[in-house]
Amino acid sequence: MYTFSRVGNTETLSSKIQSEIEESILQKKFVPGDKLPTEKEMCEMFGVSRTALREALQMLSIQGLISIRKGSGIYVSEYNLTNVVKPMSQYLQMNLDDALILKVQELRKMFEPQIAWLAAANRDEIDVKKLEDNLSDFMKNDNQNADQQSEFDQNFHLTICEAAKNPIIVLQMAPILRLIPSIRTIVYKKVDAAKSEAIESYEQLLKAIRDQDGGGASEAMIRHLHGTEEYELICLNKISSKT
Amino acid sequence: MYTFSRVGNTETLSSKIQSEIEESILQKKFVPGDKLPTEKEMCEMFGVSRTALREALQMLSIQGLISIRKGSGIYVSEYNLTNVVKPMSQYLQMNLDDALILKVQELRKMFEPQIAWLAAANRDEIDVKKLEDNLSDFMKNDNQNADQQSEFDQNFHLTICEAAKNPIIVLQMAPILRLIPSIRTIVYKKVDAAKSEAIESYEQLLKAIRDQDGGGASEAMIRHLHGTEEYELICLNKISSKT
DNA sequence: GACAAATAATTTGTCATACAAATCTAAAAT
DNA sequence: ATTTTAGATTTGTATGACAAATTATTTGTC
Repeated sequence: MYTFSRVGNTETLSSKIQSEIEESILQKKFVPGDKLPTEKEMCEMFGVSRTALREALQMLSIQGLISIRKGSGIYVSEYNLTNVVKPMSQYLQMNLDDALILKVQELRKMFEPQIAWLAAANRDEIDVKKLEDNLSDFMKNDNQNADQQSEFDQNFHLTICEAAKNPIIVLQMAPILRLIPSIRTIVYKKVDAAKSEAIESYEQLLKAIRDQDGGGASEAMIRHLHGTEEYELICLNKISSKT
Repeated sequence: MYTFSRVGNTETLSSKIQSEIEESILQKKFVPGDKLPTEKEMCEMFGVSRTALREALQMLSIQGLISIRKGSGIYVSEYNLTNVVKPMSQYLQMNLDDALILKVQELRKMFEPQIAWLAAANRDEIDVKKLEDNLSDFMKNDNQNADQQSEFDQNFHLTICEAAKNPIIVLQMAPILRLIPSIRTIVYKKVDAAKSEAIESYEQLLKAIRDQDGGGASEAMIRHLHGTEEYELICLNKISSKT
């Protein structure tokens, strides 16, 4: 027997309001900086109570589409990149296990050499300066402090992404690179880090990017990532059959 | 003169509650499927009104962390991948202009050949079947219908990403590939699509993936992306000086 | 005792009202 | 013209009420 599908009544009022305002913003009926009508006005427009409207507004606010200023009003936000990166970042962090670590490594081996190449081509003086500073900080740093090491690691790679001058690459790689501290905690916990080797490959990488030597940068990145991978494999006991 | 920085009072009650619950979920104090305490209980626990609490809950709900069922209760959600992809997708869509289109193309040229390679190595029978179906649908299809063409385009590339068997790649590329229809609308509006050429390179790509020929797949992808790029460049008038 | 139906209790969704706190506006004072 | 001050506006939170959906309990029947 044919049954009619239920008419959308599970959707709450507030979520309907949320969708409507979201669409208005996406269709650029309001642009960043614009002030939306006051809560009272919008309540009248939508014909709902303040409760329902406010719940919708809070949703939009955590989405990063609007910012609500007490006593002032409701404004369309400049879309903050945090809101783009955070959900992906959160997802990866929540699902991080041995299998995902290997997938991260696979992805980095595929993409980062190309990114390094592009960085070598497009880097400006500021990028080079940042990389140099990062590296010298790292070398001065105490060997023992694993947290600082992985933070440096993360920053160095992120700076290379920025140097490539393709904003999408930064957005894509930021959530991946943010995993580095967690991965190191899981992986290198017992191994006392191959810092000297790391420094060597970082120096080669920096040199190639400074010299705008794309091939060199790519190769240095490949070497570096292969170096770190060895440790990961050992620690994750994935080559037990191979030794 | 030294001034003290303002103590965090701009943060609203509801957003503080949101953070706290979010953290609980991220730290796996509650796992997907778990039922949270009722609103009334949580109000007492946090010592706040239902108003404030509900606003926090709505935020968590649009984040995809919880789902609220009327009459039943509040449950921790299985983290839906839509919530990961959507913000990035939205961001790119909102900021899509000529410059970003070129960045998208740059990124695809860098990454997709490698993805195709990996797909050739890891594809299973289902992937091959999907690609074949996609392609045959495309060939049967009416030349005029640009929307269907770009939808096919998007699906074909997404299926290749899936065939690579690295879930992060899908998450990264989905927002990019979703732009294809918009890009085509902008770019190919007047050009009546190089469908025959496209079909040719798609067939090569499919063959290489079917044969698990990584190098072939990579090369076919490079040819394909270079093919489409020519049109883009012409349409975006970026090679005026070069001709 | 087992099962079905009816009833009651619980829980979320929405509304209305009230007041506090921050901000903005405009009048008043200098 | 500038600053100060007082008032109006706007968002933040609390409370109480009732509707609507679900769940739990009781009741009735066999």
